[in-house]
Amino acid sequence: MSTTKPRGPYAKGAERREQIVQTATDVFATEGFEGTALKRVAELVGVKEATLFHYFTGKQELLTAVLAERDRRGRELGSAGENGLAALVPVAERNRGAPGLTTLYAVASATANDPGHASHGYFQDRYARLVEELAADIGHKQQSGEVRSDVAAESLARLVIAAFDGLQLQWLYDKNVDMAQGLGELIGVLLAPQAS
Amino acid sequence: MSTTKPRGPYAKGAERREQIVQTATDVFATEGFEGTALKRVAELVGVKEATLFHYFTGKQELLTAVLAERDRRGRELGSAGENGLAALVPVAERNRGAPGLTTLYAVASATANDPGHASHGYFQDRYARLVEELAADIGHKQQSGEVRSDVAAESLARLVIAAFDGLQLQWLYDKNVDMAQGLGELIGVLLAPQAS
DNA sequence: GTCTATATTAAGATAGAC
DNA sequence: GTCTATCTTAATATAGAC
Repeated sequence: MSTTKPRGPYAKGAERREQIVQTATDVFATEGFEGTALKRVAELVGVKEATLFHYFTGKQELLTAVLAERDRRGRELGSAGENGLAALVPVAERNRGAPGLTTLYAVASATANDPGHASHGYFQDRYARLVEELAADIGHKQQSGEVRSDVAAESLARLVIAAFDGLQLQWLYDKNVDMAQGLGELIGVLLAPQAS
Repeated sequence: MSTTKPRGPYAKGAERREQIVQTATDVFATEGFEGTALKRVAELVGVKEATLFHYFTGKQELLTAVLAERDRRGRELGSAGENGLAALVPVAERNRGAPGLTTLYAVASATANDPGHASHGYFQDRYARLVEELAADIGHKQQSGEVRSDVAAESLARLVIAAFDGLQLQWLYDKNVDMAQGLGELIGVLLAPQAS
């Protein structure tokens, strides 16, 4: 039997993959996900449709890659290893500048509830990880007395993440809603040192 | 020119309309909205498909009617004219018992963001009304000293509604999440009398 | 009881998924 | 290209106002 040596993606392939994700991000954000045919993405990249299927099993998986990439960039906004609270407001501000992508995320996070949806696992993991990370950050601040400790860190984390998603939804319906300010107010009140 | 005298719906028609909404609610909740053909709803009601189109312009409008009816019932849970805070936790508890309907709502609230979606106006009005009502309730409690007044009533209202929607989404991905408890904690902290 | 708006359906056009 | 779901049109039956 012949031994197969997996070499991983060539540099060119990795680049092409990124290019596809970037193009798909733009076109999904401007023309919608359902409304966009993969053929359109392929044209803009300058490859045949079949090439897309080489990198992604299907349209849904490409969507997952687009969402994951957006997520990854969001993490970079939390400057220097800040995985917790400090990253939230910058991400909200970025999202304000990208309503199309934000809609894409909001729709996907709701529809991927169906266990049969290709992004179901992605969102399940994402929320679990977000809660875990934020709860850890909050837990440290509770021990140092920066944050009230009469409510469990995980509960506080879930509430902050929930408010983030919910404010985003309200903003999508009314662009006068100030997500960053709302989050700031929540953090100021909810995560203040204990009162009594 | 002949004057037409509209009589409004007959008793039979009003009843049938309700029956259709109720049946659609059940089948959309169990089999999904996209996954359900109107023919299926018609069969369960015991009428022909064309009858549904007599009452609703299209499938999307039927969905809007389903969502509005769910909303109307939610208001009844706020016992005796309570339009504000007191209704939130009971509604969360009701939703826990109806994951299908809750998914339907979550998906619709995100997808109806598109101004071309039939339910767009419905959700836009709904959020505006919810914020207004809750802010009024909170405003009264601020004046009586029951609630901190260093944050605007409308901001607090938006945050509570946002947390409601966001916790619901997290619960859809992880049924261990306790929406009612989370909301209770939020209300306890966010809407406590002012500290200093 | 008559009359007309409302309720219902039959038959088919159109559009989108596979 | 076939099939299925959405929606139209047009025609009939019924409810209820007068």
